[in-house]
Amino acid sequence: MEKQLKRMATMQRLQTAGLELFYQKGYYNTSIDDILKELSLSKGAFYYHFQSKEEFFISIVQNLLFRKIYSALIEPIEGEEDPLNKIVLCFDNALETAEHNFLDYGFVLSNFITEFNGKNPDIMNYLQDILKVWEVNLVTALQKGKTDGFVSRHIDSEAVATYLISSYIGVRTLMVEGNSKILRYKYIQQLRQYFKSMEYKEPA
Amino acid sequence: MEKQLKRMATMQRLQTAGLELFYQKGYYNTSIDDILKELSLSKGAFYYHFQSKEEFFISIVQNLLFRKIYSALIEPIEGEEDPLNKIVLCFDNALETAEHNFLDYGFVLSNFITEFNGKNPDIMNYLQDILKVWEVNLVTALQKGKTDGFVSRHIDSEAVATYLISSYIGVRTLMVEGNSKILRYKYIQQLRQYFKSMEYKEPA
DNA sequence: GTATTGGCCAACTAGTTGGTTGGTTTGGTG
DNA sequence: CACCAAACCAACCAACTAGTTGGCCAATAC
Repeated sequence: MEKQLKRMATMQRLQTAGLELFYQKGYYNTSIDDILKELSLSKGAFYYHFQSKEEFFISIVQNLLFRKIYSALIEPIEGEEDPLNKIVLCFDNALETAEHNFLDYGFVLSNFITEFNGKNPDIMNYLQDILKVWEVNLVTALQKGKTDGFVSRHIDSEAVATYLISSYIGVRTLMVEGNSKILRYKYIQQLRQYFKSMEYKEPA
Repeated sequence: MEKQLKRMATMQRLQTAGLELFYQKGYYNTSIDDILKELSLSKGAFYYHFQSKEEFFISIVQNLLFRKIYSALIEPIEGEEDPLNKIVLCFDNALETAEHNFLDYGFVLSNFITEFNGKNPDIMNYLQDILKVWEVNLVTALQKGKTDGFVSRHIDSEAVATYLISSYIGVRTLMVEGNSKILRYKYIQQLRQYFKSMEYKEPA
């Protein structure tokens, strides 16, 4: 019993430290030794729990990253009425997290997509699956908004979802500079402006 | 005389091949040997012309990348009337380039920003300078559009510029998947939608 | 109490990296 | 022709990389 617990604990410590370093320094630029140094563990420990660096990373993506993105960017919108306002709030929250230099997992995802693009198709698939779930959820929320009378019926939900994810990923890329507070303000302001044209208007 | 030419030629060959590989595989994941192999040159040749890998990269950013971005994304908008339409056309052109798998330098820039963020502040400055020039140019174009009667006076030009760059960088990040044609279509469609609200309207 | 085994360590291998160095070729000059 | 320096090459170095191996210790099983 105690062994089981220890196993889980070590694996999770490795994954947590791994995600942090992979995000900060990039996957290829982070050595397994870097992660092990952080936790005062040895190579043997690592290769006892994981088959390879790649398999280790994939386990992080599926266990840690996916869950975090789901709870931060997908779940808060799911099933809610008035999706447009909800999306603005949700994005604003996520950007505030980023502003305080905590891990914003939406950005972590786009970072990894950039890094692995054209280099590791296997890992790319896992990353893109998360994007897909995010996109599908946005589309569903927008469509539900139409039937609930919050969103104008003439909009192309898929195109809007794509545009939303694009702008979010983009602004997070820009926020690395430091003046992230003003960037967030500008972004949310323009997001509202963009949404104005697609709010449902009471027919005359 | 001929030596001068040869020097320039070799340096430029190195820079061109370097940019290509750094973009494809990332800076840290591309060795100098990779570049030299491509050109059948030796390490001695490289270190004769450049002091270090880093100085080499900075020379690429300033000589190649900046010029390319300027001519593709900045110059076409500069001084033109009707900036909103011009921006849509310009972005569409750049995305079409990307769609055919040629180098889209706007994306190359955001790739590098992602890679060097938090790792090399020196290089980050050079990259962010290019972003600044892009942003300032967009703001200027939008302001000119106001005085020329093409753009509504109530918009926040800086916020719009930020939002434009964000969405462009973001959609390019998403376009790595492969279905870039439909992404580009969706993106341009939503860009037009976004711009609709800020076109100048003849006062009643 | 003893055998087993899960969890881990220290030391290793084979390969790669950025950068150096001593020497060779080549074009230009007096 | 002799000479020089620019342009380049080949071999090397120290540091680092992912992954392997043999062994050790503590918790569990019998």
